[in-house]
Amino acid sequence: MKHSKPQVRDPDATKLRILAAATQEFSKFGLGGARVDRIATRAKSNKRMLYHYFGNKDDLFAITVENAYAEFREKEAALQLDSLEPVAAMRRLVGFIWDYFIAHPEFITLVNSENLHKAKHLKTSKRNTDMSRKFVARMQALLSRGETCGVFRQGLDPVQVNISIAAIAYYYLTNQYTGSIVFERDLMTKPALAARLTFNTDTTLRMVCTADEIARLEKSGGLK
Amino acid sequence: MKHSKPQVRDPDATKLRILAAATQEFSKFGLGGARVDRIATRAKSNKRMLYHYFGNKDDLFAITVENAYAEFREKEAALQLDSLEPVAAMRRLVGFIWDYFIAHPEFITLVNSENLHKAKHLKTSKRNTDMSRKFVARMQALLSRGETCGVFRQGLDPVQVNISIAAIAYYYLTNQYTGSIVFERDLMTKPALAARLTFNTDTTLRMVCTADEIARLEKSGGLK
DNA sequence: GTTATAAATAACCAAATAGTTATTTGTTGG
DNA sequence: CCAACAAATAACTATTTGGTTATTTATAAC
Repeated sequence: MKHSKPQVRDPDATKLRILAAATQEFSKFGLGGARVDRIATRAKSNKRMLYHYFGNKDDLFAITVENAYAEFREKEAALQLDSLEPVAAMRRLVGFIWDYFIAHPEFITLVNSENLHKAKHLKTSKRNTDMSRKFVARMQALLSRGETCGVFRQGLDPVQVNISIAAIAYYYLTNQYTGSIVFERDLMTKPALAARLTFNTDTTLRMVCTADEIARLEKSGGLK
Repeated sequence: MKHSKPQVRDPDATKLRILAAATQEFSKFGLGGARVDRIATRAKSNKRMLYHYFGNKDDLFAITVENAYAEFREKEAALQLDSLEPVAAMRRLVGFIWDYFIAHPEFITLVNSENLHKAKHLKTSKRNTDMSRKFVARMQALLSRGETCGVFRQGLDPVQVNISIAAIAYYYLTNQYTGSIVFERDLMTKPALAARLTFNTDTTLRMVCTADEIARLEKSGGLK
């Protein structure tokens, strides 16, 4: 007698389901807390397939992290910031990062886990190197444009700026639980999130703009 | 025949050794990756004592996190910021946070772990509530003082400011490994750390100061 | 159709893990 | 001095865990 559900064979789909399940599991429990059995079950597959396609737990984690970075960089590149004037581009970038982190909380926890392990999984990723260079070049170009037309300050380090923009979004969200306790305020209500985005956009502009540009923005209501 | 090393009995010292070992283990591997056996061994004690004094792994983690917060808040309170004029106090606060995070990397990773677990261990800590309220009040007082004497902008939200100051230090350090790969630059050399502190102090002052105060600071070399 | 290939499943295993039990040995109050 | 207590240790256990072996079964090329 045949089983009611004959097994369908689709290696690509299986691989994707395992990767998706791994992303959820690793982001929820970290590398150490994640369980290979749970990943296999959640993927509606089994351990043998997981090991067949991905090698072992560490390799699967490496691919998961690399994949998470790739999706983030890809969407950021699609913003077409070079078609906007510098201040508008900066606003858009800050808004994008904020929205992305909220829509993809797993990205943040995966990055945290990878750093707990001293980025040993990302170290060997050629794919990541390529993406990163383009990403840094984009910020470089944006700052240069702003400097040339006099709205951004001179001599800004794109690395410091990049890190700071990510930081004020990332920290708020990754530490939302301890934060909500320490400040005795729910940091994740809709109005709280909206207020934070406004604050972050303003902080970023105050960080990169010239005094003249800040004065102009304050006057026109472009800064709260 | 007696053993060469007769056991000495010192419950308080044993407790402290276990707590110190737990701090190291949890901060290095996270709650899920930490091993109770390693903690006991590193503490030069044994599992039975660990369970006797701390209950179980989760309870030990809770006490470890609470303790880490307590040490941080205690040192911050000792800064006596109210004896400095607002801008100097803000500089000192930014510098303190930076130095503390560098000297105590375990604090950052413990907070990350606690947030991965949605702060369930800190939730019930009365001790933490008390500390947090005083901590928020201190920032409140500092911002009020600066606002009164015209150097800080009006209507700043102490919670947003607090989070942002911590963020630009915390993110740089917690993501130092992925950061050093993405930016192809060692973010942890002495000059890199010094440059980041300068950048963070400046960013903080640009965030909280009035336009007039920023102009004054730029003129006098108080901002780079 | 037949056959080689690889996708899928389940049962298995040795090592590791959180938590306990049984026992020994200092310490202290009367 | 000694009894009661508590600190310390080691050996143990039930369960979980990452990883494997053995087997079945769908698929595609010929």
